[in-house]
Amino acid sequence: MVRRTKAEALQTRAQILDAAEQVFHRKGVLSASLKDIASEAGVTRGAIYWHFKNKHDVFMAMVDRSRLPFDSLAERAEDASEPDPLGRLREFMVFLLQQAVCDPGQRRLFEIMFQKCEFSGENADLLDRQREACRDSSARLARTFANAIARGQLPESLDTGKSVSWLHSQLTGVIMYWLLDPEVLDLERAATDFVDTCLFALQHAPSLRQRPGD
Amino acid sequence: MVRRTKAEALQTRAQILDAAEQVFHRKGVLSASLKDIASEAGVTRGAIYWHFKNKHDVFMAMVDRSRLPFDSLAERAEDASEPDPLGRLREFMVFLLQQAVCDPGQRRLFEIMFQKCEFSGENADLLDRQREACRDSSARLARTFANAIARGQLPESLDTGKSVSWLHSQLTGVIMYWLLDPEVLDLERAATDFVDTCLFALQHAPSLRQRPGD
DNA sequence: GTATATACATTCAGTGATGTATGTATAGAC
DNA sequence: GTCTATACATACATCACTGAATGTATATAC
Repeated sequence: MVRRTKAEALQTRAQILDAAEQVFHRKGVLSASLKDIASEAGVTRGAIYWHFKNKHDVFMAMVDRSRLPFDSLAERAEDASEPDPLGRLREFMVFLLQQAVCDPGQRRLFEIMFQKCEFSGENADLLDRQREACRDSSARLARTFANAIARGQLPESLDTGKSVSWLHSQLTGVIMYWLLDPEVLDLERAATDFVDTCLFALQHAPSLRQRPGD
Repeated sequence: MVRRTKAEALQTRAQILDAAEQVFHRKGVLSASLKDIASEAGVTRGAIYWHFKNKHDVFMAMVDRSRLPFDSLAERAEDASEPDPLGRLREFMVFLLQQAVCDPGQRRLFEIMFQKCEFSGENADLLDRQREACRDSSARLARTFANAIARGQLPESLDTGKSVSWLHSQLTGVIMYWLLDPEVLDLERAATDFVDTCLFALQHAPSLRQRPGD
């Protein structure tokens, strides 16, 4: 019972990635063995070595597969013709937080990246990629801010760089904090208030304005 | 050349923990072997097994050793007789952030916990301990807020629980964000502005007030 | 001054994981 | 209808790490 059809092979590959996600989440990326993943997927290690080079390759494929569906929303916020960029940004941030709560796959991914992964050795380049992704979205945020300023939704004197860093750290912080102790924070309900607090600070906090010394 | 004096033995133990910190930081907690740590410390694995049960024990000892010097500052902020609790809180937060930048040991510790550690298997209880520590400091924050409200430094209608979660997630977020990409954010300079933005939101953001529905 | 516990170093067997090599049955090309 | 590349399963050699066992020289208790 070997030599499946092409479609079946693709499904096997997907099964392996699904299994990897589960096992990585349960045991941690480094502690998980290919044997664990194989038995979770209902195949042997041979199948994994056929589709992937090694565990790191599996891990990378698993991460890449989950290219977030956030892009469309984020893109609308940085569109210069959008009349309400701040509203789109708000939508996007709320969606991101609630997705972390409601989508188990998304949550698992966050937990793997934040709690079940050592960024060392081969995995170190993952940190580089995260850094890049972070800079990309920072650039987007900056464009969105520029639009919002042009539309009068944010003050002209806003220190964009500082604000981008600030807002970005907010989001990662909330997610991390909630992942550590989901009991103490009903993130799904609190999401809008969190986001509104961020936006309020952007609009009104003098410490996010440009300083003469800068 | 064995059987050192008691004092020398204690120093050997400290050397091992120092070495562990370096190696954990360089290779990750799980990827580091006791052989690595031993050679970094200039001893053999035998010495490590004399002082510790296993690698996990070494790791725990290393974490425990760095019981932060933040307590005194935090305690003053939650002292009811302190006339300026918000000022003390501000001091504390700025100190925490600048410590992360300026104290290499502190930074290494943060990087190990955030980027070089898998919280799975034996290390899972470390997550529990972090959760507890987090709840402890949340309780402190809540008391500090109560003092600040009593002194008129924060609005009476402040939703304390929500605010504690919010402020806490800020701090972890900023540190994480900075650790990921220290180039884009001069945290030492930006620390006060970040903290001031947080405090501004606490004082003025309507989304952190109690809502009729709650 | 002797005995014993201490503070390590050295050695060894066992374990689990990895990567590769090989086996094999079938899908699909011709 | 044959042939070959495919999609795995199985078997094997290797290796690093662990933990424990043992060796040993010296502080220190007495």
